[in-house]
Amino acid sequence: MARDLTKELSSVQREAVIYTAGPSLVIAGAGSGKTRVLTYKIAHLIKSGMPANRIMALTFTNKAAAEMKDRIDSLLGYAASKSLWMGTFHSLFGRILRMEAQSLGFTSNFTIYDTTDSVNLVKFIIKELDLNPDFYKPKVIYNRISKSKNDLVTAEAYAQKNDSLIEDEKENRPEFAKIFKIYTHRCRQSNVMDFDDLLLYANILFKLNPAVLNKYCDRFDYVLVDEYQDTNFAQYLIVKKLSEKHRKLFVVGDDAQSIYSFRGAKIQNILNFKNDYPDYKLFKLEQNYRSTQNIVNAANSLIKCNKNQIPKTVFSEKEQGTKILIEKSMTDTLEGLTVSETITDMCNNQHYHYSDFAILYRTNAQSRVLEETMRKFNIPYRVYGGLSFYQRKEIKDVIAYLRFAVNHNDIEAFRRIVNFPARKIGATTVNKILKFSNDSNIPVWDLISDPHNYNLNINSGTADKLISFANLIDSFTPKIETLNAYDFTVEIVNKSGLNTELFMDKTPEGVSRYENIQELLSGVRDFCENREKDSVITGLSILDYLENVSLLTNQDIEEDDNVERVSMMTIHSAKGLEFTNVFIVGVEENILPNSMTLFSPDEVEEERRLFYVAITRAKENLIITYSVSRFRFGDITSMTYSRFIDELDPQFIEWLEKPEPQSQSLSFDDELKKYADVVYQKPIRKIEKKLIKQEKPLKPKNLVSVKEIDKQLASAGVVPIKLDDYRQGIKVKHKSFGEGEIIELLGELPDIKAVIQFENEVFKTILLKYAKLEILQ
DNA sequence: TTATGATAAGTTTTT
DNA sequence: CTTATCATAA
Repeated sequence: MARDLTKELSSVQREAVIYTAGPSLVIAGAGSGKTRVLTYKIAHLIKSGMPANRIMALTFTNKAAAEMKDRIDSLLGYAASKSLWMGTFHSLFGRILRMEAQSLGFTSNFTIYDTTDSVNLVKFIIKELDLNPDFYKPKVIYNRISKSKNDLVTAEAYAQKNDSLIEDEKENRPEFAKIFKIYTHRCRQSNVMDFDDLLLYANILFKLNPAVLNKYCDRFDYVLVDEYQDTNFAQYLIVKKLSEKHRKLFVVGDDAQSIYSFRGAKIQNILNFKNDYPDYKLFKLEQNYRSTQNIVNAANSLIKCNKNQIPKTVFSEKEQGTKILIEKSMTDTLEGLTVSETITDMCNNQHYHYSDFAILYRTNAQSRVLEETMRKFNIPYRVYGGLSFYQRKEIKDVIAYLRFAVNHNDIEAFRRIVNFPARKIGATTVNKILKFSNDSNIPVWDLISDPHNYNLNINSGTADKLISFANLIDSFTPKIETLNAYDFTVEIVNKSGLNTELFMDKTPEGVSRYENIQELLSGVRDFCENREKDSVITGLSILDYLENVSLLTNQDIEEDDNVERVSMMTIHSAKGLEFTNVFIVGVEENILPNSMTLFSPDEVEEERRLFYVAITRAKENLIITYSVSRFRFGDITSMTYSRFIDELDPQFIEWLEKPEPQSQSLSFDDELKKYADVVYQKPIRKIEKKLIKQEKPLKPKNLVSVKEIDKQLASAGVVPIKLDDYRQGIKVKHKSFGEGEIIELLGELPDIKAVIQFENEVFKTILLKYAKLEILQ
């Protein structure tokens, strides 16, 4: 390959690529060729003789890693790209942790909890401790645990931190430290790590085990980090330690695009790079090769309003371009219609294709209205993110079977599948088992595979059901070694009854679930084929697959048809991407900036950066829309356009409809009257629904509840009715069926049924232990 | 034990 | 509007 790679770069880019003497920081403005620099840097290293497998390149998404691999592939060929250690922090250190699991008290087949699993576990612990759900909200508690771990504060360390404990006391959650501790303990018992553990334990490993750290320092000659502004403390420290010895560190980032502080990202990591590496070399990529001057200048005028930033001047040498359009709508639906109309128009009358457009929004919930309007206009679209494929119930169920077969201690997987498909092992039984296991420290697996051996207080029929469930799972386990991931998954889907369960369900949802399973299977097959092609043997096929699938993100699924589509996604998922024409919709106060951030100036700054990221995705045309009313929480809410719009320098923007100054605008009601036909459609439908509801026969509410009767009887000194108080011939009163007479009693205690003749010759057979009857004598 | 329907509660961004 | 939780009937 005689091609001189450095000739394909600008001079600053080239300098950054060829400088390999020590740590370097590249501040890369939006659209300045950041990915290009990274890939050429890696290519340059390999070409100068560094073995590819001694280079570690860390990214934040699998997609970014795959894309870079592709580019290196085309520069240097497949052999080089495939042996690179390139991937997300989570996947690369997950791989290392699997190899070093023993020294941390885990086994190498540990499984990974996703956020749902983690929150469920927290929820369970809160219930167990019987804490007030008003102060202990599972999501909030989980977020706190997660944040803590990202700051490398373990449960033990937390319990020593007085300021945190005092804060918890003030916030009415004094038991937080305890929950944190139990959570950590349970994960350990389950041989499970959550997302944050992958980073936390990597740090613990390096701290406790200098020899291991040394091994990996020697193992990698060069460490590169993409999106450095998004690293959290745990990631920052991993990078620091790993590069301590050789000091060959290359980080790329843009402080103006730091949008993940909610996940623990510390913008300081990039701002303080000069303190950690005083001998560092700084490269500033300031030329934007993506967008027109208008777009770049408007973005600059916005970001100037932030206090915290590294000064830089991003500029564009492309044409001036069209001004940024600001478009107002009366309702969210009209906003969607305008966007659809504009797209159709630009496709018909200009040279654009559907794939030249992206619609960006702040929250996933905004996509629904837009989808509806796209469909009305027959515009093909693709929604990225949202409820990802791998978050769907049926998919999570299959994965849970895989997990439980691989790791018999994975309790959240167990809870998910033990009674799906239904095996008549209900919540009561499961809770008994979990409680017994937690109290006695005997693994759940031991209990379910030999329940007779323990005093579980369950009947023998249930015990047998547990045994057959355990046997089912156990029949899969030996096949981990002999079958590849695809055959293994097929086996599980068939033998577990999942396939039949979903196949029998002919409702539209059922059919789609069945299809999803088939899609998952074909995904597994692809994975196996690629794996064989690469002949990468890192472990057993199914273990590799599980690890891979646990760390997948919603952007990692490729749609393989070649239909040109409009892309729809949140601004967060749009980071790193570019589109010819971009719509940013719902640019309103309380959405962008989001209402959750308004009390913290730092968070508002982050929202501003988010808007900056959105703007800089556009190459040619940028259209910002907002609506003065929006359907939220099932009601119409009045909205005002975002403060950020006023921060854009007016010379780069054009209002499609000049706004009245916000304070003096028409009253909301007046505005609505003009658009009454459109806006009032929904409420009218709502009122109709209510009317229909009321026509339904009302439940006989005047009947006193059974509990109330019991109470009254008890206070009158009457002994509560027992099952054997029922006799043939006595008169009873049923809540819905009215008065009747017991004709016959069937069955044995406690499952006694009574045949009762009600008024109008109606006969019913009723299970007495459930149907609470009033005895009339 | 399980399925169903009614009611209450909650919506930021994601590895 | 959606989703989770609760109560009730079978």
